[in-house]
Amino acid sequence: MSSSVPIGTVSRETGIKVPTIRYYEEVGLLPSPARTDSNRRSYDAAAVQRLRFIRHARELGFEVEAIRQLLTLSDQPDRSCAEVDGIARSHLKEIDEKIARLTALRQEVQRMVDEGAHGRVAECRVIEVLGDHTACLHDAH
Amino acid sequence: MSSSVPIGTVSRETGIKVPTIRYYEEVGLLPSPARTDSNRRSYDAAAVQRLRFIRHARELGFEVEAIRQLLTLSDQPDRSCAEVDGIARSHLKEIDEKIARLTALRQEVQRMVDEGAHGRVAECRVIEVLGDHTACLHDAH
DNA sequence: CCTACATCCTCTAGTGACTAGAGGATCAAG
DNA sequence: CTTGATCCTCTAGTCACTAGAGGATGTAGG
Repeated sequence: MSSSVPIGTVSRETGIKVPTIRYYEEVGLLPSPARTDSNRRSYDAAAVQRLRFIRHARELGFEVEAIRQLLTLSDQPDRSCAEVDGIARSHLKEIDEKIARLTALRQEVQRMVDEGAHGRVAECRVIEVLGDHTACLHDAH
Repeated sequence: MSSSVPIGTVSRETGIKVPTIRYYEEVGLLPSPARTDSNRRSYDAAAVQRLRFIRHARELGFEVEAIRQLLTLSDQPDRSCAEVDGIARSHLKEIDEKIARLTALRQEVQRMVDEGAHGRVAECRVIEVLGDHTACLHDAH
């Protein structure tokens, strides 16, 4: 079966560069994989999926520490409720804020595309839309 | 009027550290502000708003080059339609993908909070939800 | 079996985007 | 007119990668 692939294949499948995969192992985001007789890393499907998760989470602006916590949720689903709940809730808040800001930005960029199609971009308010509209998300609560 | 504040005040108002503000100036995200007689930077309201935009955009995972482009949209609203439209559209796509992934992640983390409240977190699928569900967003044109 | 070339290994160093600190000038309060 | 906060520039450190040197191992063709 192919549930034991070398690092290059994993790199191609996930879009994460080889040295970066080794880096994630070094900093503890990815468990050290099994090694072949000749000391080469060999990954299973779970590792590939974990890497894909890490990549998307990074692209969404979560920092490594936040990803570590989200992965902890996943690694220990039978963990004490309070702890998991706390971590999950705080990230839920972070995620909601990100979605709200992105939605605001999306709307404004969409407006520009629409107006641009009609011949002229009257005014651009991308700055305003993230600049203060969403600032209240921080203070509100 | 207060439309001329020093860097420390701007830092407090935006939550961006003083050296970072100077860094943004250095790399051209923020125009060099006016200086006082004693060579100190003095910022107007527009600069503060621009910095807030930069901060939020960074938190959302946009890299400096993307932010530079979005700021360009804002700086030159009467620019040639095609160019603005192209930049805007490509970012619209990027934004939509981010929103889709965040929404998927949000749903899963919410589920964990809900189940956690009921006493047990059966399984955690945060990895799966970003790991491949959204992978098709990449390929699906 | 042997060459050739890709892929792997470790290790060191470089990049992008900050962030902290040294050393010194300037301002505002008492 | 001193004291403490804030500013200046400049250099160096951090985080999260990313590239490259130098060498071992694997796979395919002759």
